[in-house]
Amino acid sequence: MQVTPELLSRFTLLKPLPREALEHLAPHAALARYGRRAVVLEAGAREDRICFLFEGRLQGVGFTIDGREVGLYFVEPGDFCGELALFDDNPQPEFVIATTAASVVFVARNPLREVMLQNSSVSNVVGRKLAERVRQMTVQRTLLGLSNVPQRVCGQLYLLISEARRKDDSGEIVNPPTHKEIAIMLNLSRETVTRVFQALQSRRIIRRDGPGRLIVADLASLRHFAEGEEEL
Amino acid sequence: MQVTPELLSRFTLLKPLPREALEHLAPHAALARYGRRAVVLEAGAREDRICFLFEGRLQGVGFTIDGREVGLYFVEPGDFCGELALFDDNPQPEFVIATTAASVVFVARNPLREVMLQNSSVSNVVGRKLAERVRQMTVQRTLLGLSNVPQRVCGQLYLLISEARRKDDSGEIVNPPTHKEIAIMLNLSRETVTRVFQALQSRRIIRRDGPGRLIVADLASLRHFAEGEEEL
DNA sequence: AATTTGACGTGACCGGAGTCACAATAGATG
DNA sequence: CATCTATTGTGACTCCGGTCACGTCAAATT
Repeated sequence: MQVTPELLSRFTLLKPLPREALEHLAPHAALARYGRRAVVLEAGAREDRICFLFEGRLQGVGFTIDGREVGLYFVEPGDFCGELALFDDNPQPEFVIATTAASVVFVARNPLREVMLQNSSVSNVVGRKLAERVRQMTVQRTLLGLSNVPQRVCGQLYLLISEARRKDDSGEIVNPPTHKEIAIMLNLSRETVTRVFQALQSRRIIRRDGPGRLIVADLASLRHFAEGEEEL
Repeated sequence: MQVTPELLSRFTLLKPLPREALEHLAPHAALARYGRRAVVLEAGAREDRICFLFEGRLQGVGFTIDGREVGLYFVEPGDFCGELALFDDNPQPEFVIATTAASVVFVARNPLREVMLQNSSVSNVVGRKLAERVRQMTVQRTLLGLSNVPQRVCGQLYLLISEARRKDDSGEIVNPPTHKEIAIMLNLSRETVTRVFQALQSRRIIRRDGPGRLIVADLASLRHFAEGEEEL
C-alpha cells in the first residue's frame, strides 16, 4: 500500500524533516496491519527497515535461555522501533510483538540512513531518540529494583500513563497490556499482577472501561503507592 | 594534567579519528584519578564532558525510590560512559562510580560534538557505540529474567569475561567487582552472591588470585551453568 | 603495632511470590 | 446462537532467597 508524505509527517521522529526528504522516503515506505500476538520484528533477523507505530500497541520481548519471556519496552502510537538498524548492521536483538491489533508503517533503512547523514539536524533527532530509549530502559530497569511488588506494578502503570495522555488527577490507558504482558516487564508472575489489579480495583483506583480502555480514576493514590508512601 | 593526542587515540572510540581531530580535542581533555567508591559522574547533573576509562573499573548505578542500589552496567578500560550528553542536553540519568581505583580521561562535550558532526564517519562510530550499549542493556535485562538464581550469577560472570580477554577454556577477570556490586546488577542480595561463589569455588570453577584478579579455571563448566544445562 | 574499615563467609528464620489447579468470565469464531 | 480460546480471578501450598545477626579476614589508616 502506498504511503503519503503527510502520513510520514505524523510521526514525531519524521515531523521535523523538510518536505523533500519526506517525498524521498515515501516511495520506500509501506503500511502493514498486524493482528494481536503477531510478530512485527523478528529477533536475530537483519531487518532492513524501521517500524513506525500508527495505532495499537507493540511490545519488545526477549527470551531467556530457559524459554521464559522478558518484557523490554512498550511502543506507543507515534513512536517507533527497530531503530538500531540505522546505526549498525547487527541483527535485531529482540522480538517486537503486537499486543493489540496494530497498523504500522515500515520505512526502508537505507533511504532513511541517507536522509539522516545528509541532514545533520535529522541525525540529531535520531540520536536524541536513541538516547531517550536508553533513559527509558534505565527507568524500567530501576523499577525492577523495587522489592515491594505492588509498588513495582503501580510504577509500571504510572509509566504507561505518562507515556499516553494524562489529565488532571486521572488518566486512561488505551489498549492496555494484558496482565501477562505487564508481568514479564516486571519479572513477576501473571497471578501476582492480577492480585495487585484486584486490590487497586477494590480501592476504586483503577477501573476497566470496555475491552480497550483502562481508567485510572485516582492518579494521586496510584502515585502514592508507586512512590512507596503508602502500602497496598 | 595535559593529555596528548596519542593518549586519546588509545580509546577505541577515538582511534579512527584523523590526527587533526585528536589534536583539536587534546586541549579540551583532562586526566583524573579516582579512589575506590568515588563518584565519577553525578546523576541529575548536566555533565558537559564524556568520561573515557583508562584503567580500573566503573559501574553505572541507579537508585530506586526506596533507596536501594541498582546496578546498570560495568565500564571496562578502553570504554567510556556519559555519552548521552553527546546527543541531548538532558541530565545524566545514573551515577557512575569507581569500583576500583581508576584513572579516566574527561573530554569536553562540545568539541567532541563538533568533531562528531563535521566528520560523519565519527558520528557513525558514536552511534554504533550507543546502539551497542542498548544491546548490552538488553542482554543484562534478559539475565534478570532467569528464575534460577545461580544461573543468573554464572551468566553475569560469563559476561564479565567476554568483556575482558578470554583464552582457551579459562579466563580471568581483572579488578573483579565485589559481591555487592554483582548483587545489585542481578537484583540479588549480597549473601546470595557469596553463596554461589562458594559453590563455584568448591567445584574449582573459579578461584581468587590475590586481591585484584579472579581466575575462571573451568570456563566450559561456567558456561554450562550459565546456560542451565547443569544445576548448581 | 594497634585500630578501624570494608569485604567475605555462614547459619537460622520467615515471609511472600511462584506454582499448580481450577473456576469464571469475555471475546473471537464458526 | 453455540463453541472455543484467551484472559482474568482465586485459593492452597511450597520453597527459596531476603533479612538479620554474627564471625572472620585482609587491607588500609592512625
